[in-house]
Amino acid sequence: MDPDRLDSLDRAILRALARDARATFAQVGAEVSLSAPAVKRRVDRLRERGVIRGWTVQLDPAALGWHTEAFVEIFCQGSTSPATMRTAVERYPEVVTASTVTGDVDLVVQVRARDMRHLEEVVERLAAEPFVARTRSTVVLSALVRRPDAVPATAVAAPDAPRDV
Amino acid sequence: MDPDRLDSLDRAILRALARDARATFAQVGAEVSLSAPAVKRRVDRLRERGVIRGWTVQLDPAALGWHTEAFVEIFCQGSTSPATMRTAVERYPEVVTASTVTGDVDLVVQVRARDMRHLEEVVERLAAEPFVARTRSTVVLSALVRRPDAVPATAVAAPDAPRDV
DNA sequence: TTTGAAACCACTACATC
DNA sequence: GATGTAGTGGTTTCAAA
Repeated sequence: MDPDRLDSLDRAILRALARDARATFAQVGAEVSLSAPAVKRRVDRLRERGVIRGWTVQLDPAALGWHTEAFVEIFCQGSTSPATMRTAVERYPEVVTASTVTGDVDLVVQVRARDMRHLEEVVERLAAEPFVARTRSTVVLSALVRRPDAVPATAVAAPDAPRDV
Repeated sequence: MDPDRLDSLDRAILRALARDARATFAQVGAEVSLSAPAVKRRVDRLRERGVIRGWTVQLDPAALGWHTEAFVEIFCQGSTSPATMRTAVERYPEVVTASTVTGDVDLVVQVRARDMRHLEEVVERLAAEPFVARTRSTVVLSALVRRPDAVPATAVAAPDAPRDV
C-alpha cells in the first residue's frame, strides 16, 4: 500500500463500490469507462494492498433493536496501555468505536444499547473495569450524519497534494 | 419494518453479509442452511423493510490519505435546530458522524482530516459557522475499535426480549 | 418450498497497445 | 506495464410445479 498510490480511476472505482458494494464489475466499469476484467484486476489489487479491507452491509440500527447511543468518556487509573484498554473494551458487543484521545479523558467509547436501562448497565460494567477511574456519559439525541465509509473526492485526499507533516 | 421482526435466520444472514457483503446467495445459504433463492427472498425483504440500507466497502482511512481524526464538540448560539446543524455540517466531506447530544455540548462532530494542518482548517471553518458559539476539539491518538456495522448476536438485541421502556 | 431453464456474471487465458 | 476480447463454469433469477 505504500509503493504505489491511488490514481483517479482507483478512487472512482472505490466511490462506485462505496455506493453499492454488490455492483457487478461490468456496472462499475460502465461508470468509470473500463472493462469488467480491468475493474476486477484493480479491485483485487486494492484488496491485496489493504486499501479495501472488506465488504459489508449498511444496517438500520433501530431495526436491529439498538434504540440508544452514547459517548462514554473514560478516565483511567495511572497509565493504562492502549492494548489493555482494547482487549477490555472489544469484549463488549455494545461498543461501536473506541479511541484513545488527547486531553483530560483517556478513552472515548461509542456505545449502542437497546434502551436507557441497557445503556446504564453497560456503563456500569465499563466503570467496574479494573483500570477505569471514572466515566462521563453523553447520550446521543439525534444522529444527524453517519457515513463511516466515505470515499473522498480527488481534491480532498489527493495523496499527491503537498505534504507538510 | 415494524409489522414483523427479525428471526434468528434473518440475523444469521445479516451476520454473514456483514462479514462479506459480496458473498453469493449460495454461500450465505450454506452457512444458514437455506437454498440460494430462499436467501435472496429474505435479503430482498430486508432491503424493502429498510433493515438493510445498502452495501458498502470497508476502507483503510490511511490509504485514502486520512491520517488525522478528532471529535469536535460544538456549543451553539441560542437554540439552533438540528436541521440547521445537519445541513451545515453535511457539506463537509471531512465530517464522518454528527450527533446532537445531551449535556453542555450541543453537537458532537467526528472529523477526518489529512493531517493536523487540515484538521485545524476544518475546525476553523466549523467555528466560523453562524450558529456556532465555540468549539472544543479532542484529537484521536489511536483507533482501538472500529465496527460501525456490527450485527448483534441473538441475545443482545433480541426484539422479543422483555421490554421496559 | 423446491426444481429447472434462461440470462447473467465471474474468472482465466490470450492478444493488443 | 495495463487493458480489451472471448470462452467456460458458476450464479442469479424467474417460472412452474
